Amino acid sequence: MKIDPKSPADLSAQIAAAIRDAIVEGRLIVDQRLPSEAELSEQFEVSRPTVREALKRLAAQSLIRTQRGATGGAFVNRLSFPDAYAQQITTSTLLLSMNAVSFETACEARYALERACAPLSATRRSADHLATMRAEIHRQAQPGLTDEAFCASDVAFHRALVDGAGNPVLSYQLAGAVEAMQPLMNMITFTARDRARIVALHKDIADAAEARDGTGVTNGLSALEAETQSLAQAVFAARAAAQAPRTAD
Amino acid sequence: MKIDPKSPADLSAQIAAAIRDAIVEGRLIVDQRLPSEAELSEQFEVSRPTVREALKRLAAQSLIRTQRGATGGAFVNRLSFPDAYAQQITTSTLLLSMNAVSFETACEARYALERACAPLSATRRSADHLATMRAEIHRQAQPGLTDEAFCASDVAFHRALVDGAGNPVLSYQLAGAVEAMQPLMNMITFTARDRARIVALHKDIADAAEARDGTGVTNGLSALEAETQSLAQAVFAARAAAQAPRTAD
DNA sequence: GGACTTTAAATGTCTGACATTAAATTCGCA
DNA sequence: TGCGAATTTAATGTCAGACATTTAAAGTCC
Repeated sequence: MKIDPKSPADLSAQIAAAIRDAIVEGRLIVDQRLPSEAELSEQFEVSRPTVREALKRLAAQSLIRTQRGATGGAFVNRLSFPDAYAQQITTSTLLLSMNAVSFETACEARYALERACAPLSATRRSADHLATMRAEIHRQAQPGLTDEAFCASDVAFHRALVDGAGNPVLSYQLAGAVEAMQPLMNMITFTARDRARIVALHKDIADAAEARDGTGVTNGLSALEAETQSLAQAVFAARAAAQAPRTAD
Repeated sequence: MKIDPKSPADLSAQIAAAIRDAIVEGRLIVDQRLPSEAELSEQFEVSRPTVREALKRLAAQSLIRTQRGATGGAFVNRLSFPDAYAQQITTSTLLLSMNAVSFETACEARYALERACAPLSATRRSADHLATMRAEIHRQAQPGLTDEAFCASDVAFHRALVDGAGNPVLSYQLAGAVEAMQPLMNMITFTARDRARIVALHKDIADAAEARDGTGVTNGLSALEAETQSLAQAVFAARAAAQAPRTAD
């Protein structure tokens, strides 16, 4: 592992990249201990703070973990599914909020991906997954629920549907799509009538899942997508009209 | 923004979390300049190296960028789609390589997600996307191609299919699924006969895309998944037999 | 032999300094 | 007055050395 001291990039970035490559390429394996900071600073011919900055970069990506004490040090971390979920959600949320992605585009992507899980979930979902879906539908029908709580319950419903597919890789991929939509969904204010329609569609999906009817779940998701899109359009149109009422003169 | 000096967590991790929250919650907006390292170290009552470690953590996630010079400093970074792609691919690759995810599970997830793009891509794909797919099919049919090059071309083919959907959020989500599979695919050695079958299936998919036949693309992907799964099973079975021939005694 | 103490090795943090970069300012000159 | 070159300045990048803290292992005493 070598670095180029004349490169324009930060030394810490170069060192982090060198170690990251070693991990990705399998030269450093899970739970293996890296050399101590002092040894790394000798090896790369840089100071200890520079090495530390490099290690913090890797720690931020959950690639390593550090442990203090006599037998401590930096260890190659097994990237767990929950860690990966969290990164996925953060990245997706920022991507949507920072790039002026239209609600339409995000919504389309989200439902397209979720439909990918529908046939698998209908076949494999456990009684537990179905019970979670039913419980969330029940919660969503309660009158006093805040918009935020309604959206959170919506996310939980869809999570159960996705997890029902029994494929952790799929669940990981969908985490970003489903959870990152929540801030966008929160922007829509749900009236009682809107909620009732959504709950009814959720019930259709749960019924199809109970009957192990993959096509039914897929169609239910499509209907929900259409409902969500038209709802969002109505809200955005109303907002535009309220903000610029003079254009009608 | 405050931190707790008595918390067991690293100060740099706490500071990074505080700033990250400010960005995610919109209190710091894109291209806004953060206080200088000296000011941050005063504000959080820590030393400059500690602040720097926190900033490097954020830089590793592409949340900030730094600029040297008189008007330099740390700026909130707009997370670009290419940045997000790269993170997605790294995370997905590590997740698969470190968690003993079976080929079957990864393959199922990948094709399920890709089928989600099929109808959209069939409808919206440009002539360019189709041309890329045709070009890659042509490349894949050439005899002298190494396994690595064949797999890379395979990835390029599927990328074109996914990008054809014209939804950047979908492309971003699929980046991990498609690209992270490549190392796993590379583990399979393709014989001439295997390649011919795969190329034929690719051609079916391209034909369906040309005819704007979404169902055809979907079915083509399902056929390709079945082919890939049976191919992998054969390879793994052969390997197991070669490694443990005594078990037949 | 078990409980306690000591030791050592590692990360976590701080101080202060210097190097480097790049924009803003100043100065000199036409 | 206007413009280009030199200077200043403010920021990050890097370094050296020190001390604090944590943790496990080695050693010691009863």
